[in-house]
Amino acid sequence: MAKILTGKNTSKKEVILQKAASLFKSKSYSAASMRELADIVGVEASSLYNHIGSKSELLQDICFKTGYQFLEQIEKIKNSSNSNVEKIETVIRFHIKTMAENFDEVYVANHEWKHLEEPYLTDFLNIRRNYEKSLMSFIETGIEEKEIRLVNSYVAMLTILSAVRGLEFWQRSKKNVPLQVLENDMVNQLLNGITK
Amino acid sequence: MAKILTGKNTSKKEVILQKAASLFKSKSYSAASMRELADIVGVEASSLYNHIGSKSELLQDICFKTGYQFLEQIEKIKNSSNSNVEKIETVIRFHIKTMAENFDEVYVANHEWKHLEEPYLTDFLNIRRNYEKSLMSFIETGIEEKEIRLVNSYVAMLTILSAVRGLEFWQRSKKNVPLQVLENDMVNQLLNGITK
DNA sequence: AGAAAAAACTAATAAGTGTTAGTTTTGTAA
DNA sequence: TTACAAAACTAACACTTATTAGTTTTTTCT
Repeated sequence: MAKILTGKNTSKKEVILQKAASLFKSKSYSAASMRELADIVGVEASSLYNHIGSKSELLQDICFKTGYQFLEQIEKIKNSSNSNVEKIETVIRFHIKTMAENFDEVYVANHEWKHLEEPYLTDFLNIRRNYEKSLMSFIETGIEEKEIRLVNSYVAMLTILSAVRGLEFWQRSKKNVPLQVLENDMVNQLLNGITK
Repeated sequence: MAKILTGKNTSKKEVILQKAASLFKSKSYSAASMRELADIVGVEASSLYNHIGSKSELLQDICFKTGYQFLEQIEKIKNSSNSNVEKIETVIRFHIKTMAENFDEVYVANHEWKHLEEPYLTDFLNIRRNYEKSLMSFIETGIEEKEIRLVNSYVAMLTILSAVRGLEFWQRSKKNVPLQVLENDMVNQLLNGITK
């Protein structure tokens, strides 16, 4: 018994999950093979199965870990006493921070979820729909309370979430644009626009 | 000789391309098989090769057709005599319109380009970088000419392009949110924000 | 050291991959 | 009708896929 630890404090399964996320990100889930993953982990493909159930289980783990992470956070924000605009701002900042810290996993959850099998696919989409609803309710309450102009809350939610998702393209130019500038500018543009 | 026409005015190659775009969109390039595509076209897999060169050529055709379409449009906008803010607005509206009209192809170009082989991958990324540069220059000139607040032009460009790309999620709720509302609201939010 | 469990290995399976060769059918033009 | 080309077909090739079975090595605990 006794989980073998690779590295500091991470089980071998966690190592595999992390490398899988990185591989799925760069090659996409379907184009990534278990042999390739095994190579990266430094083991034969069949040995992976001592630690994981299947390839699709890897995808499930990545997607749901990320999904619940976001869902949990938005519940916290919901119960805070901030104004609605502040709640939206917090959502945007959390997205950017989480994306910067867990890039591979967030990327995979955003892009490869469609390869989930049922019932996981449905479950995942429900999580996402839930999350979207929460953000929309911030916008709608904000309109009611005169913090926000009268806009279509669905479009505003879509615009915000799409914009933050776009951070995946930022990766490359980390040096040129510091995270703080990106975060502040994006929040500002989404809430206040860019015109004078 | 004599191109056999399927449908009205479309060659068989065009039919294949269109169905390939739809298939690549829903299953992703790697997970889509030529036998599957053949089924949809109504033919045996090997027969496809009377009309196309290879699977990867299909992806190339889709990506570059879309890429040049956007590049061409932004060149036109560049040469117009509109203000910079108007130019940006035109870009956003063109994105939304093109996305609504050619959804499959735009989606594939946005998501599956990474499966392009060299030298096409490099070429495609150059097209995209070019496009991004043009949009950035609208923003920068807009700042110089006091139309636009002092923002980081890279972040603003990223925010705009990411937001419009997010239209892929809109598809489903076409009925609830008409295209005009979406277009106007998105332009408005990206340029003027949503706060009061 | 000896026992037990964990995790690695080799080898194989059955199914699926893009693509080609060779052949037959279909459609067009003389 | 005869000729020719376009486009369909069947069959096969050479690989790659995820995964399992069975075995051996490594690690851990007593």
